[in-house]
Amino acid sequence: MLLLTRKTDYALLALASLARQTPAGASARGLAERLKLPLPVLRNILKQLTSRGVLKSTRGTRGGYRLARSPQEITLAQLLEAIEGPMRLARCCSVPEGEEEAECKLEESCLIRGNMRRVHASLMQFLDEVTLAQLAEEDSSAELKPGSGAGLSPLTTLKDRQPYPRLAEQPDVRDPS
Amino acid sequence: MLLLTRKTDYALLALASLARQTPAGASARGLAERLKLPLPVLRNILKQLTSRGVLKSTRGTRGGYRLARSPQEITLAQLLEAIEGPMRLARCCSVPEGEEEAECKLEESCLIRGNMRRVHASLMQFLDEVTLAQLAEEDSSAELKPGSGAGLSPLTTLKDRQPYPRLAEQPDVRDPS
DNA sequence: TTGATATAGCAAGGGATCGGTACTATAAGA
DNA sequence: TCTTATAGTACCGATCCCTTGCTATATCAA
Repeated sequence: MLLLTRKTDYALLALASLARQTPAGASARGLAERLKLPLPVLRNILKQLTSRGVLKSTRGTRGGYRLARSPQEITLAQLLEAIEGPMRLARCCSVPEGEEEAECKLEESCLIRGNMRRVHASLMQFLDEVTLAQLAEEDSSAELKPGSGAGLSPLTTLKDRQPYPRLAEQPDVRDPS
Repeated sequence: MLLLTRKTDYALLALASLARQTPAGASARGLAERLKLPLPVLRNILKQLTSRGVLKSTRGTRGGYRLARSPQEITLAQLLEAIEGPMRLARCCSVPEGEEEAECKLEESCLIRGNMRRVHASLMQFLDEVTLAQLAEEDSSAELKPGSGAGLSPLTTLKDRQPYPRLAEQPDVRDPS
């Protein structure tokens, strides 16, 4: 199974490129050429990201796109939601109120809904801790040689991050007072 | 975006049901009736899970399916791979050697491949720490009231789990000597 | 031996979604 | 006024998901 669509791939690439040259911007054409992405597709993606508030655009001769916030303030969770829509693990994990869980007919008979939601929440928290700045970081590590066994050396800025919360420590608003 | 397909939903439900009655098994028909799932679909899923080694089957009058291992030994990562195939975040995250990354044409020009793989590895580790036993646990927590703000109370057995490793502490074989 | 039960394996079709393209309108600057 | 560049919308083709159906095989019981 492939989690990210091609659209998301392109978007993340474009965003990483923009993040590296913050606060300067770039035009759709410029990005497409630099990243070797098909221009028409990239255009649609940039437009969408703009309408979702991730990018800001300027029209005209010297126009282009730039990040709406700093790369440190943009998380992977936000980006995925902006590109692919509200994210959920299963049908019963819908966050939006209102409809809540109209999609799953099992409801009361579902054995795993509660636990599913915990996994979902934990996953979202994970994605919310990865920032665009981290994704855009220069990759100083060596190439991944297939068969070398090693690989995936740590990202420097990631060293400062807190460990992920356990599933047991879910986001509970303990103190709403 | 919806991460799990309906097929996976059904599979997890069936597996949770089987986990609760381990080591006894159940027939496809029995499961379908109890879980209110469409029988033909469930049949295909159970067959697939059997061929991938997650379930064991017995034919004949008193036959049926049962878990091939104990629920504690089956992880969410294993299940997702069994149902949806090898999992990867993006096209450049393919684990299988051989082809490696033939799918992504950007390769050398890709800005985020290295970091993408780190996120992928971290995600896989997360999924590998959730067991079927946890998913199948009785849900003792209260219903999630929309608007209550709180929710997602901890699962008991999850309390014992180790915190997730940081991205910075990736599985690196630091000492290949 | 026969019949009922239940899984195994294949094959196929309808429908939804994704990936990509095209066209027109609008805005900014030279 | 001309050029550059984004905004918005609509459309088509390909792919994949979901579901169903059929036949073969294995086991148990009468």
